[in-house]
Amino acid sequence: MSQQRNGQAAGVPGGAVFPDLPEATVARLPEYLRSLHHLAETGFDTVSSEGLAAAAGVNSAKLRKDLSHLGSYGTRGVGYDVALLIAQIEHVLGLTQRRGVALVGVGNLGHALAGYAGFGNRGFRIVALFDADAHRIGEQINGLAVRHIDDLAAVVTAEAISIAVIATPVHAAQRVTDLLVRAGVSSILNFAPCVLSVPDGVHVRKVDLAIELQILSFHEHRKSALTTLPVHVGHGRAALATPVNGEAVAT
Amino acid sequence: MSQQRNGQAAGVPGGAVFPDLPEATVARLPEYLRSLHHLAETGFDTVSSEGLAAAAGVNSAKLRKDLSHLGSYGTRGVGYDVALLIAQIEHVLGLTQRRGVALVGVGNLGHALAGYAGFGNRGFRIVALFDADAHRIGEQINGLAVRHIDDLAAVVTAEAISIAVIATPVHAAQRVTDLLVRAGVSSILNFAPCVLSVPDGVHVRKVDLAIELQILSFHEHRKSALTTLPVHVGHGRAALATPVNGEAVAT
DNA sequence: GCGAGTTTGTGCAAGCGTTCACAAACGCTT
DNA sequence: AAGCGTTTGTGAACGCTTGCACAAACTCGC
Repeated sequence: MSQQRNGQAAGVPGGAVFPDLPEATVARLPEYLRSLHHLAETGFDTVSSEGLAAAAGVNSAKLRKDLSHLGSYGTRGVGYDVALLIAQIEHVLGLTQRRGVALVGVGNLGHALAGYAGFGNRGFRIVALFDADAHRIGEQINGLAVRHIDDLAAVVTAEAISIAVIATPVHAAQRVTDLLVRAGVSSILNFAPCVLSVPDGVHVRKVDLAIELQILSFHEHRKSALTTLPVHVGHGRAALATPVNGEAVAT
Repeated sequence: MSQQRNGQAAGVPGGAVFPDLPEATVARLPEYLRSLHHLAETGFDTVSSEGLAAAAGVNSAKLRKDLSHLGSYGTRGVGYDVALLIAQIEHVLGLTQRRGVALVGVGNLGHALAGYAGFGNRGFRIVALFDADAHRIGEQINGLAVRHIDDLAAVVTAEAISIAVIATPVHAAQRVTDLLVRAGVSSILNFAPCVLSVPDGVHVRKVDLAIELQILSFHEHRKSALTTLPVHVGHGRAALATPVNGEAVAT
């Protein structure tokens, strides 16, 4: 993984630059942001760490520690100002400018992603669609024309695109990645079920439906194996461990 | 998160039951499995930890530790038997039986997921599609008819479905979740951008495209901030006044 | 202005996860 | 059978993450 340690940028002036957030925190901020937007729409002006944590599905101590990394934007005895916190998180995540995203591969999945309207509200705008299939070139999706992948470099440079989504078949993914990287893209979201190799400094995140299902499958398998085998306790102290959950109303 | 500690099942007999794998390991096994399948197709009979680790994009020590949790299935001086390891991982993940999965919400994204053919090879089979929109009922996707969500409970019970995918709009997701849980589903993959509340014992995994992009955005933002501000030396003058150089990224 | 009640921010300890480094185990060659 | 090069499995150290628990800081009511 491209795990670059960045030692400096610690004692930045009063400005609003980067406290070098822990990766785990970064991964949760978007969830907080979504919950905050929801709270704002529901009419909340302030929210306590407890409330926001519940909305985001995390522990409140964890939430407070996460937010404390951004600086002190809460008021003791009151909570957090929703609008202020939204602005702060959006700033840290770099969402103040609506970033342009390129999407490569307008097949089954790519088509759905391109048509997904929910981006606008979340800080992104798909500004270019690419495909290799000549039959698809020119097709309009959501008011955007599909372009041939040969135009990728030119368009990416012209539009200063730094983030791309790969929704191609596996066999094309690495080639497309190389194209993107050479064109200056430095963050990639990969939906193709394969490992992409990229130079240092390029971030890749991966989404693989089958992997998610397999992880769930493990837990299912484990559950059923545990209920099949009885409890297998050597000594009597079964009391502490709450039995497998009485709820199982299932038939 | 449903973080249930399960203390027992530690000292299982020599059989082939559950060594209580670390969650991080479980999350990586599917990636190993995919890489192994690829190696098998490419003609490899055995593979070293170094080789498999490279294919899966992880550290080789981590890979060995992960695999060691499954038991000793490698041969020192040689490596791992590819076919044996595939069988072993599939067994641990519970993929030996092709699990049936229900998909709820056949909109833009759901349609794409339903049409995705790559499941068969990865241990799953979509066996039921549901939607609330009357116009969609009866539509055939990949030889499977869309059914009304009112039939959900009956079908899930009849087909003994334990895993479901939610691809509905946000406003329907929690309601669908409650239906699924009541029908006996205990693992859910959620594509709706919201937090689902479920009883203990039900596993939820979430995929949110916008969140992934926002995490990438953070890194982009951070990179550009770091290259814009040089090194923040004691002498302030040059530091803040950097020319607005569009993109100084090397190619 | 003061006390009571809340809620944040954080020091600290425990738990996980990762990585290094190396002994034990294996195949192959002689 | 013995030595050599290779590779696994794992003990141990380190760093990251989580969660508790509490002092500091705030509001509100009087």
